[in-house]
Amino acid sequence: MRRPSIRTQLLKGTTPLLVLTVLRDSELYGYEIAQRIRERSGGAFAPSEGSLYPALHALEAEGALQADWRESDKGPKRRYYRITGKGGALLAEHEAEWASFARGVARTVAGPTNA
Amino acid sequence: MRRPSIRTQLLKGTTPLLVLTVLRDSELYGYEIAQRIRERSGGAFAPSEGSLYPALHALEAEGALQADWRESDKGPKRRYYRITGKGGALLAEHEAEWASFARGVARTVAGPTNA
DNA sequence: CGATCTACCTCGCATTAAGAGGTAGTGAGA
DNA sequence: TCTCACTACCTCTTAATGCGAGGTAGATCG
Repeated sequence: MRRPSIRTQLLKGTTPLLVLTVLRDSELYGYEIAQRIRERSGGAFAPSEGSLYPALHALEAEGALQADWRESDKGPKRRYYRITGKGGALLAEHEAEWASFARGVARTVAGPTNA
Repeated sequence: MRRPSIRTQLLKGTTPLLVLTVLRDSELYGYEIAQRIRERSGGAFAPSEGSLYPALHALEAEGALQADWRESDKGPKRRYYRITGKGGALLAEHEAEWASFARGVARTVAGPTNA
């Protein structure tokens, strides 16, 4: 009964941030989003399908993403996602939250009673 | 049906890091651990009892912490925790994981296709 | 014709933060 | 005295979510 990796727990809550981030630059389909995140994180993150697709659906339902199906000349159809105005605002919120959170951890871990 | 705060999700997995960190400097009892984390994080984190106590018990069961009961001259008895050798190693592991994780997020959020 | 890759999806499990609730001791104020 | 507030511990249930496993399907190549 191995403890789950620390990483898996840390990842909780970051998927929307990562997804919205890679979609800020261009529209992408699901499979491609996962690749982009893997590339841009330097291999640090590789979101599994079991977490990526539900997250995409949630963001779409929220109005943060818009999506449509397109044919591919080779392989199955793809669902392309693009970020909406609401999604941009949500991204900003996630970025701010992350920054404040990371600052808090850094401060706590840094040293004893540092003002 | 409000979404839970982003913060709450981000916090997942960081409790052991924060607890071990404040115990690195001195032994403390539970209530005090929460205060210490609140102080040192600059008010950014205020672990609830429902997450703190279970975390302490888990760390103790793992051998990362040792604990004993002591009387207080005023108020209820206190359970003092101190970090063990194993706990020190676990802390190092959590610090490394956190650093690599934060670096990954920073890199991903930073800019497009940065090698 | 089977294997492999792309590309989508869902279900169930495990982990964990938080809130609500419970037990007690101490001390201050109506 | 009685009540309230604060300390200090605990546990139970709920909600969120990453992940693995499983499933469907088209395309391509040996």
